[in-house]
Amino acid sequence: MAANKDAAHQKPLNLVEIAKLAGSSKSAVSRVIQNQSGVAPEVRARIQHIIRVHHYRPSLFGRGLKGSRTGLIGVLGRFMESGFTAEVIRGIDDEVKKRGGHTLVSFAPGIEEYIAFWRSFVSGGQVDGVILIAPPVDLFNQSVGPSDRPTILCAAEPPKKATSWQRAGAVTVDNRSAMDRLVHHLVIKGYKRLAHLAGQPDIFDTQERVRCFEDAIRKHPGITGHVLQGAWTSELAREVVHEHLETHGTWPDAFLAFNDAIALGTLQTLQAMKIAVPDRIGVTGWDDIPFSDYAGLTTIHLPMHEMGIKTAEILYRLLEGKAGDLHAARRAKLEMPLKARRTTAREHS
Amino acid sequence: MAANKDAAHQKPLNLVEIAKLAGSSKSAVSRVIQNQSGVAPEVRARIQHIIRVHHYRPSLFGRGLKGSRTGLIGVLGRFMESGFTAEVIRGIDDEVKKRGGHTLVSFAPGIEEYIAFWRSFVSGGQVDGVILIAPPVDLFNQSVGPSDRPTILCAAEPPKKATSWQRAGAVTVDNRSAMDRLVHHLVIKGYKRLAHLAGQPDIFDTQERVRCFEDAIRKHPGITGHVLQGAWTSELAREVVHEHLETHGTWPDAFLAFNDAIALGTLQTLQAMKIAVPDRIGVTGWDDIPFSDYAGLTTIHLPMHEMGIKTAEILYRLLEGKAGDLHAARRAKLEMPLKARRTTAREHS
DNA sequence: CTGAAAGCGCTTACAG
DNA sequence: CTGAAAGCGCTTACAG
Repeated sequence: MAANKDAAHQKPLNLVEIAKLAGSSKSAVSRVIQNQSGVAPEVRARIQHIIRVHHYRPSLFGRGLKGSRTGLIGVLGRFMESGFTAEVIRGIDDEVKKRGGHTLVSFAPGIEEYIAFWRSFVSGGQVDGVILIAPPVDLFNQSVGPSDRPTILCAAEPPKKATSWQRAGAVTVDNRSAMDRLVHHLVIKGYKRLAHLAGQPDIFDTQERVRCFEDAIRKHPGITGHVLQGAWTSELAREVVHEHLETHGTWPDAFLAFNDAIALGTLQTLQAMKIAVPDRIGVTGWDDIPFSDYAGLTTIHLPMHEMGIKTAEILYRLLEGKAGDLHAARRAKLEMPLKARRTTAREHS
Repeated sequence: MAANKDAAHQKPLNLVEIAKLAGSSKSAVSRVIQNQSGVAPEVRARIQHIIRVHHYRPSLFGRGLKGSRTGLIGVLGRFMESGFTAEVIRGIDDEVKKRGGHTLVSFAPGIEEYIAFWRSFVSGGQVDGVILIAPPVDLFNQSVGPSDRPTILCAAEPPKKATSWQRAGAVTVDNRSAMDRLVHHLVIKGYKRLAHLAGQPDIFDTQERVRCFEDAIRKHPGITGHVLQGAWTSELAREVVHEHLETHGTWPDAFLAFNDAIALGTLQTLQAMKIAVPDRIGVTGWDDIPFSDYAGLTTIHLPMHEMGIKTAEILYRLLEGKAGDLHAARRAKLEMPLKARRTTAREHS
């Protein structure tokens, strides 16, 4: 009685104490925690009971020090601006929590810094695995070592030539089919001169969507396509679009933006220039952020939260050795539906 | 030569190896790392050089195990939806990185879960300190133990009666002056019957803004104020506002929303009901998310990124024992400017 | 100023 | 199935 101090503020128990309480040894407790065989059923039950009663959780540090699993998942992002990274992280954390782990996040906007962080994550022995959100493509010039912790890419796929990266996991979206859907929609609506506002240049999705855009244009005779670089943010888009319209005689009749933020910047410029949307010029985004619904922006729905979950799932699959050599087990590609709204809702012309 | 394998994939060095290379002892290296006195200048320089050359970084786990500083900062959020949490986290991480630490983030939407996570953070010995972003106010019914790791509140302030919480750090925003500014602006614009759409009920800012709103109304004779509950998300706002206007004979002539998302939902409803903004009804938000500029929404600018930085700064101040007993050293309150835009831009009526 | 030694809480061969 | 023992990489009294 007297010895039982305020329960909330006691120092947490450790392995030895649990073992003592269960009348067993450290080794047995350790085996039970890790769900390993080699413990008599009654002993196991007794230990599990004690663990539950005392809310015992093995120390991160004792574990980490032995070089085995630490329960820490490293997540590396570049920006928080678009909401993409934020939602993906929430998805990852949902899955990591389920497995009793912790999410270590960091942000590194610059390429050098990004790669340095990845290196230290992957070879530092602090995390079980690392998830890279929309990494700079230059990353693939680095090589992955055989003893490196597993890396999963979210929204990127390593190029074929990057051989050391082939064993990495990757969750991507089906840019090709979404782009086809989007271009087809615009064509149906009677738009004929499409301009694609490309995203940040060193991002996988940017590069892939440019390729898919050009391929899609080729499939539609009579439709022209044009890629505009340099408009990767809302602000830049305002400038680039303004300048383009000011200096070009022939206007595009639809702007197909890399993401919703860019599309919204474009809409602002068109509004300021009193150019009718969707009649004179149509506008599409990509992502389907909450405000796109409000703005009536036609866009492609990107399942960010689901991407996060999927990415973490694949990481755990690799950690548990369940992926084997199957390439398919380490890759996932998600579909993205089209959301047709006001900014392309013109009558066929 | 032959022994020098591919540098990128080597196992990282440890303390002993650094000591050997520097021709010194573990103890000396440890002291240098921690910037402690008791090392001869030349020895210190030699060690620092070796550390730099080999990019040595002390292991998180070795450190953590000794029960001293781990370099890990725990961050607990509830949702990512509004962009608030995301931006705050980025600010925190910026500051944590500066100090060579790592940010451990987790999300717990439910109250029980939130408190359980906080408890395990604060007494588990895994993190040096914890930052709680917009915690549920029920948290203050819990008591903070003297041996608990320091907790810093971001966007919350403990009530006076919660004595054990008085030593906690807190970064808040000046809701009172911002609310005064906002109400004054509306009054100047000729709005007379204000309705405040309150936020999620168990949040400090929600409760404080309701109080400030009511106080502000009292200062303006002839102006009436009314608090509408239940509209904490964009979707809910659409329903609540619609229902309110349908069932009430006397309409408010301005909706003052808890945040921009709520304000945008309100704008959608007004638009759908063909009610003229800002002439018939004015609308204001709070946060100044990027989209509000586009939407022409009058709002209060909340410095989210700065809040994150400030919160981490205070945490480090406590960790370094620099706060002493000064209450002021553990508290910060940030100002929020008014952004007057189209949704209240009516001529004086 | 210096360094040998103990110990933090685990995991993992190893011997019984 | 069981448990004693070594060791992971640090920090911190402690003695010199």
